[in-house]
Amino acid sequence: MYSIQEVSQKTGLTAHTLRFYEKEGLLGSVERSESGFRQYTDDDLEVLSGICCLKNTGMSLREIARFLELSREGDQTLRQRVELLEAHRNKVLAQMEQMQTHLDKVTRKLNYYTEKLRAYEGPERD
Amino acid sequence: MYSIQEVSQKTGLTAHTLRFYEKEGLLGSVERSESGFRQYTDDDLEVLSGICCLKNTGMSLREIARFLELSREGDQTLRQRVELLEAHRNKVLAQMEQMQTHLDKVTRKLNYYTEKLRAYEGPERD
DNA sequence: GCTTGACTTAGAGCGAACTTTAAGGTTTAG
DNA sequence: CTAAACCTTAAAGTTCGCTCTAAGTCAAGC
Repeated sequence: MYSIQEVSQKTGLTAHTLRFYEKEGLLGSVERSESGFRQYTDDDLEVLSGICCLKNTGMSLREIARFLELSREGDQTLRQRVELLEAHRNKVLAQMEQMQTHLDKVTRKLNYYTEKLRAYEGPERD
Repeated sequence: MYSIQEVSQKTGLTAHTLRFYEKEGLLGSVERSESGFRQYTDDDLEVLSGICCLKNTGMSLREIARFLELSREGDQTLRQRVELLEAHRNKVLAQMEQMQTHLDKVTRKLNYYTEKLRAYEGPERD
């Protein structure tokens, strides 16, 4: 059982963010102490790690919430989850390809400017 | 000379967005007809294409505005612009590497689920 | 027992990048 | 001449993902 501060340190998310995620339905219900303090379990930590993993690849909190909702429904949603993950993965792959294309453009732009800079600064060396 | 609608079609940006970009200082000042309508030049289109290029690699509008401001100042800012673009390019490259790492995690997650799905659905085939 | 600091809530605020609205002027086809 | 389509502005609204505030409760050290 971990306090919100401990979980904050373990996950790198602020306590504010952890409460926010819970409010948004990403964590189901977190256990509470007698006095109402949140008590995170190792399972919660696992889920949080999954959240970060999906978030880091650009999945929206809404989609993550949907995915975790399905997880809580048990094994009969496995197929849906696999499909969701596959769709997400393909989206990310496509995005990365796009990104590469755009980056190539930036690189060409950069080369153009570098050349122009040489032409501009070069004469001073004479 | 192009109307805002024509430019919207050519760039894929809405007329609203084009006005918004101008207001945010991304386009300097666009020429106007007698009656006050915007008249975009081919130069403007070039600049817009550059904006999209930078935006597509995740540069913020603020940074793009800064870059274009430097462009308008002429050749003495070439070095600064090259440095800006290089910094941006490195940031994007780092991001893409990060993305790949995170995506690998998603892929492993997906494989795990696919396996679990096979185990869950498999028995039904017997 | 009291202070300090961590916890609780609901709700307001923020920055980015638009997007929409309101209220009006212009152009053009019939 | 008028209606429809397109233009203008300033400013308010939206979505996302937090982030912060206020006002109060609880726990631990001295």
